[in-house]
Amino acid sequence: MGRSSTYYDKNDGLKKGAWAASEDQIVKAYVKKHGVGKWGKLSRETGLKRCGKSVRLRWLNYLRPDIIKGNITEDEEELIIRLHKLLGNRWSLIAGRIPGRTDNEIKNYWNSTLKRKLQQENHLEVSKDEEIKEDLSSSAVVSAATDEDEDHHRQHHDADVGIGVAAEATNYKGTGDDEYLRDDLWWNNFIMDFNDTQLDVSEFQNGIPEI
DNA sequence: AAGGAGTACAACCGCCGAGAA
DNA sequence: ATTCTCGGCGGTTGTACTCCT
Repeated sequence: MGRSSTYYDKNDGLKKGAWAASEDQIVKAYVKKHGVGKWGKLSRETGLKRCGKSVRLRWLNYLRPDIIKGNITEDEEELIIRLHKLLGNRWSLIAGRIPGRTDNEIKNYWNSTLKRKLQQENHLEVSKDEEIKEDLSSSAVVSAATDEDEDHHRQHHDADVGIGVAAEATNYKGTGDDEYLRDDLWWNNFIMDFNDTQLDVSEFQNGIPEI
């Protein structure tokens, strides 16, 4: 999968494309000895023809020992959806709350699977609404929409509000988002912001795995 | 069986902020 | 104070694989 052909960049002579098993071994061995970080140094000292950024990405998304390889479970999927509602496209933050999953993996899963899935669900719900409206307008009996319908529409509106609040939250510019997110105060503020939304954030907060 | 369309995912790119020189 | 380097992040691309006709 992914990029398979390996090639060398004309400008900097660095290798690009798919990683070879031997390259993975070099990175693993270096990290084992020196720890993570200093990716540029790793490249220079090992003679690996990869830029530091590329090495870092390879480690974080593939070589890290704590990575869970395999399909996203239903529980994880639900958590991703909820976290995305709260945090928006802050994949690293979302990944930080789903042990063993990487930001890249979650981002890919969202873009390739969940996005479409949610769009289809929304489309189905919109179609349902339209059917109901047509029934009502074509019917001789004048009646108000059911409570369920009202709740349904309200939920859609509240979901939009929720996304807005999340977007505001994502604008936070502090000294290290992760630290701030670990802070109970942050969550308390967040919960207050969310009091008017359909999300039960207190339940959500309890369900957040430890980082 | 063939090939076109859709899907999954590894990897690259550009931008930004922090810290060092 | 300014410039440079590096790490981190989100968006995007490219390609192997799978499904469908």
